[in-house]
Amino acid sequence: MPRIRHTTLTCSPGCTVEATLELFGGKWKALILYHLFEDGVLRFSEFRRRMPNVTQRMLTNQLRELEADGLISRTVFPEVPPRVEYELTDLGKTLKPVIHALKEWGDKYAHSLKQKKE
Amino acid sequence: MPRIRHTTLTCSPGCTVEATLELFGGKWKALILYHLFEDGVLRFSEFRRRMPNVTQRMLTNQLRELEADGLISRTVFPEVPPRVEYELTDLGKTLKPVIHALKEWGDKYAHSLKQKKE
DNA sequence: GGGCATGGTATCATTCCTGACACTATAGGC
DNA sequence: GCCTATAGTGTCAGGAATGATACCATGCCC
Repeated sequence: MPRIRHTTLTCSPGCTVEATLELFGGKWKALILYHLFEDGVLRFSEFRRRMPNVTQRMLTNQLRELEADGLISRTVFPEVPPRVEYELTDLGKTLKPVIHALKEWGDKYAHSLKQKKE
Repeated sequence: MPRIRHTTLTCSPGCTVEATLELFGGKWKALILYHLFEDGVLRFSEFRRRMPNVTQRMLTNQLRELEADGLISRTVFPEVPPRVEYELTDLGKTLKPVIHALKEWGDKYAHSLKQKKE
């Protein structure tokens, strides 16, 4: 995934494609967004249950980056044990058609992909 | 981008999202596809003109991977100087709504993204 | 016979991403 | 006093992704 920050959008006429992709090019970001679209609000531990293969550190990282990009909000409740809720911002919600398109395609065509070599 | 091959699709219920993303998670793949949707058929040198920031090696790599995934076709004409044409396969063409969604979103919202720190 | 154009390869270095693992604070319950 | 749960953080290391640079073959044109 694209882990590069295009600071200018002049690289190419279609560059906004890349700009968009950078937002959730992180390894698990699209999945995080997808689950938020499904469930609305999720706690850290709920993400962990839904994505058992992601390490705690990665999950934190990806959530923080999404938050920094203004796509999700993070609300800490001053309780013990701590509770933190994540939810889409208004900007984040606008990504719905994009994530939806990704999932639609995957559901339809993922099986028809050529087998990758191990 | 996600540069990881999920070989199984069991990582999560929404995993096809990630599976789709892996196809064009490469740094320039979405841009390549975008240009192919715009122009239909493109030669290697035409890609280079449209994406001047991409090194020759990267461009070759990304094209080869898209080809290996069955999304684009590569036709070599036995001429001198050589001519090679790239074009979307039928499978590649099904990605149109996805790329389109990415570009739509980018055009609308890229400007509203928080400024990245350098 | 030198230079040009095309579509690449090969090699090397570096940077970045990701994972593994250990560790933390707090309050409640036993 | 010890254990539990939650939501993390810190450090380290390995590997993958990317970039820079140089190089190649062929036929045409001058």
